[in-house]
Amino acid sequence: MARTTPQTHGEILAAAARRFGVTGYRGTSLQDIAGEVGCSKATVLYHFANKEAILTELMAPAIEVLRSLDERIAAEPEPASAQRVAAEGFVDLAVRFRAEIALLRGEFPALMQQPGFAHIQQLSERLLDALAARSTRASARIAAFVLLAGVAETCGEFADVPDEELRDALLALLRRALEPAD
Amino acid sequence: MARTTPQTHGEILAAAARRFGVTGYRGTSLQDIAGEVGCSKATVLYHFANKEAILTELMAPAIEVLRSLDERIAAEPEPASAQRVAAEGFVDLAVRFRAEIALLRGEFPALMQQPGFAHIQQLSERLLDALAARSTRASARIAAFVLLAGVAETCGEFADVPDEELRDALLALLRRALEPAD
DNA sequence: TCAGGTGCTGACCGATCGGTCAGATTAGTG
DNA sequence: CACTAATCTGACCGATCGGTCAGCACCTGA
Repeated sequence: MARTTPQTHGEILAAAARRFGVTGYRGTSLQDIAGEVGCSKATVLYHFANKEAILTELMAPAIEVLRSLDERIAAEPEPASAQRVAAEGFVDLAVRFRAEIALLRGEFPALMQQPGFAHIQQLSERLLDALAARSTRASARIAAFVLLAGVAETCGEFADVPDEELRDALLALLRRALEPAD
Repeated sequence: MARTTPQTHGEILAAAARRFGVTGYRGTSLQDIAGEVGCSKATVLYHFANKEAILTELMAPAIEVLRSLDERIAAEPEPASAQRVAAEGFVDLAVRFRAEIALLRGEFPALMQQPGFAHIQQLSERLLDALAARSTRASARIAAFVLLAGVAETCGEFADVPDEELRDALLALLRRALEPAD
């Protein structure tokens, strides 16, 4: 029905984002997405090579920002300054892409083990290292992990809180919660 | 093979815990569990009504402790003392049952929407409220959410850190990270 | 007018899921 | 021995999954 024109690609992407946000990646079937768009499942797979390709395209901008943050962190010589850059950069990223992060809905660990997402695992580990001020103390790494996982899990909730207020709250939390460099 | 005797029930439970811990609840099939035990899938379903029943029995002790913590929190008249009881109780619970919590592997949100786990959602919300020192300020609730989700996500990792060290690190983090009562 | 490309679809595929069921095997009891 | 009840299993079920494919309708340009 209705001449859809080639904007279908974008419609599928938007519909997938909506569905992933509600039922998660694994919990959303291609049929679900097709139903939301109003096309057939075959049409979805005409525009995207497979299901993972939809998620990849959806997450691409956020991943690119994460990658550039990783570079900025690596360029910092001092643990203390790297920690600051990591905290500010991560909170900024989490707030800016909170919709995208939310749609992972806790499936982050499972997705990381999948090929094509393996390099993100490395980025996360380096981010963790920077947040722990490159310390090997267990307490420092534990605190960094709690905050990393917690912020990622949180930013999707509180959809009613404006970006700036959310960013300020998260940044204030990280500042008082992270252990300072040795 | 091998006369298994009625200890099979416990073996299935242990195997399920191991598998859930690796691939998560949804990512583990009854066939996987049966394979780990060395019995047939039908045997698993002879000992348990269905897949959810395995998870329920596995989580029962942790849920019972959470329920009793909820009562202790509710009995505290002051927000400040309720916050302290909530923080200490939650960290203690997270560390004691870290294996059980780990096997949820971020599927917590999805599981909560399932009947039979709905009441845990309420317990979590009341715990969040106490950690936020019953404040309605967005920053307080955001901090409480980050720490709640973060600790839950964290305690499964760091399996090599002893209970006491993990508990001390988490408690110290919560003490400096939570906003004090108004 | 017609050939060819684009967008799209219904029908279908093999795999896997949770779950059922009739029946085989075993252990205990009289 | 016979009988019963508990334990266990292979075969099977319907549903759903991601993905494939031949072909239909439409548009465009030669």
